[in-house]
Amino acid sequence: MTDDDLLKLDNQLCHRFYSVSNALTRAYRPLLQKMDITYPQYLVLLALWEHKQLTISALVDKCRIDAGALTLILKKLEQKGYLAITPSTLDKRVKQVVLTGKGSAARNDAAEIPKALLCHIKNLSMDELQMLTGLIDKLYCDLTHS
Amino acid sequence: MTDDDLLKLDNQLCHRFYSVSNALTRAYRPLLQKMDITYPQYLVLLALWEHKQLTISALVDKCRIDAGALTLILKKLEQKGYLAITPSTLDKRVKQVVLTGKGSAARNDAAEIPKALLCHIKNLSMDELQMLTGLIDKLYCDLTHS
DNA sequence: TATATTTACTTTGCATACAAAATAAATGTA
DNA sequence: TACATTTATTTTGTATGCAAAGTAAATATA
Repeated sequence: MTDDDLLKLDNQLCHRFYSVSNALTRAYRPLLQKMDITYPQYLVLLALWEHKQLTISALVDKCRIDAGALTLILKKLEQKGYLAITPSTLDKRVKQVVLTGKGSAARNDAAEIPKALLCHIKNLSMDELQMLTGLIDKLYCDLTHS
Repeated sequence: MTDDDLLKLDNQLCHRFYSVSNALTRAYRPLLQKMDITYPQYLVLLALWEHKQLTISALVDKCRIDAGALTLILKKLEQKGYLAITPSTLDKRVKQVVLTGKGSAARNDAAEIPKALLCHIKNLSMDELQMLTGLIDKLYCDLTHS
């Protein structure tokens, strides 16, 4: 590719991720409306449905959400009654995040969400989706380990 | 996949895009610092380096930036001296966006940016990058045409 | 044990992303 | 031509994403 081509908008890998990431978040919005949560808030619930109890720094690692942003996101989810945040007794710096009854129960409603989203994706075969997944993971490694 | 698997964080395609999109934006930040611009501001400049003059709605289409956000982004770029915004004479609703001398000249500095970013990506061959590009484009079509 | 350093988390300030409402100009229609 | 509708852009309010500074508690070191 020439210098000229390298600067074309259509050749920017990042622009593709930017567009699709935003489009995906928009696609999730109506699905999450019933639960009255946003997409990052959904990520937190996904992590907690898998692990029951996590510290804030564990949530940062798993959800890849900025720690500063996460503070607010957790406050929202607490206000909405999905989870509780309690200081650890052993180490008072650490806070434990646990689901409430409402938070655990929401998992049943959420079961439909991934299926509904897959309905949007008709152009890609399962093989292609897997390939896509693998390639993105490789890229993520490159971006974070250098 | 079982219902259980579908709700695992690691199986969320959207989380992958979320993570990589944010990681890419972070990777661009130091490269854009010399020009004192953000990643969305860079997208606008890329579009203008290709087309010299665009209306705001054309920029919305090409950059896939929300119109409301774009208003602010353009104001920043205007304040920094990269472009000028002028109402059309034919249709007073429409505004034309054009590069200033500084804006056009910045293209030379920018030529290094795509190369620097490609240096981060060592795990992916050119073939894999092309495959990734194609798959993402398919996905984007699915998400926007339904 | 007093001090320095590290760790976990929060706060702050700035820049989007986005839906929805608002504004103004152009266009369509009766 | 008066009125309704459409179009282009801006404004508003809420929710992040992120770097950097701040806070408090635990740990390391002299």
